[in-house]
Amino acid sequence: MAHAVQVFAEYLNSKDLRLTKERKAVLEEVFLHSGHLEAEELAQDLRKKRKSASRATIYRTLDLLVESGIVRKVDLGHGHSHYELELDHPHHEHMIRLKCGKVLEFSDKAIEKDLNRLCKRSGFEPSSHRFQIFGYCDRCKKAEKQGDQV
Amino acid sequence: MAHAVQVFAEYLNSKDLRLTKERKAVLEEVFLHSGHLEAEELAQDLRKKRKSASRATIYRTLDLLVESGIVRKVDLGHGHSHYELELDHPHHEHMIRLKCGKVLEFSDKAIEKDLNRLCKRSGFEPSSHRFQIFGYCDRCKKAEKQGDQV
DNA sequence: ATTGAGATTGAGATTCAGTCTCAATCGAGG
DNA sequence: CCTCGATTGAGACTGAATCTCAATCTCAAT
Repeated sequence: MAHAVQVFAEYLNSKDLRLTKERKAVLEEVFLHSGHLEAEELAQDLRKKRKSASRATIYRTLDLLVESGIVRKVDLGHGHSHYELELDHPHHEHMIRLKCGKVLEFSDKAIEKDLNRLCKRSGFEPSSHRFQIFGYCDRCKKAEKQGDQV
Repeated sequence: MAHAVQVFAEYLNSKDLRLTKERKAVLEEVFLHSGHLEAEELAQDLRKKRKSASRATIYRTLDLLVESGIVRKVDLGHGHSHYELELDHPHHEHMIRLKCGKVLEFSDKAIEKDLNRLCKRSGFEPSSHRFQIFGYCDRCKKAEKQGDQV
């Protein structure tokens, strides 16, 4: 966290921008959510703490956090963006549970290799990729059979 | 095409729905676009041919086409949906060129295997997945260097 | 302390894709 | 030709995200 604040401060500085209390509050809030969070969630939680920032500021700050490499914008197939920490949290893929909504992270050397092989073969220079698997975990499967909610 | 019309007619029939001229027009238009198309494009092209259908009808029909297995809804990272033919067009992944916008399709046995292995290992039952690689093709890379448009 | 340039903010308007509503219309079967 | 459910389209609506712009803040130079 302290590290992230410093990284952010430096990034802002390099762009002649300021580390305002709103920006700091957004960064802190991102840290409190361990997993993947949505802008709207963040707004609500800030509001609860009377540290609210406007929607515009939240989106603007999230963009800055992405640019500075602290936060990653991810698509979990919900039609809007989620954000997750990027610092000390290397690239990975997502398994998305369709019933309970939980998201599992994974990464796999074999897949990375396949990817590079494929790109080389077709003369394509990859700059980023995403791999998402949608499905059901054991518990969800059971619940599914019983028609339960999880 | 003839095949698709029949598949669609049968699907509609099974649901006590009708193959109206609007629905037929949408299906035909999907066939004319060989690649990936957006709802808005489709609307425009229909309008040009004086075969227009309202936005509501277009979206409703695309949903029906997806349900009947004729069309697949795909996410190419543009923040809105694209559609592609599914009939006689097996599952594949997408390489998306960030400069010229073209989309390359590929599929790979090794990746499928990795996926199954990973899912098995974590007790996850996959129902669908998507794998997207964003990057630059050879031509785009060159143009990039020269600061040209492609 | 004062000032001014530029950064920052927030309220609200706007955009954009997609969905919903509902009254008018269509069409197949009796 | 009537009826009833399916269908359509205009336009209202939604939700995420962006934009606008006037008011405010901050820092550095006076």
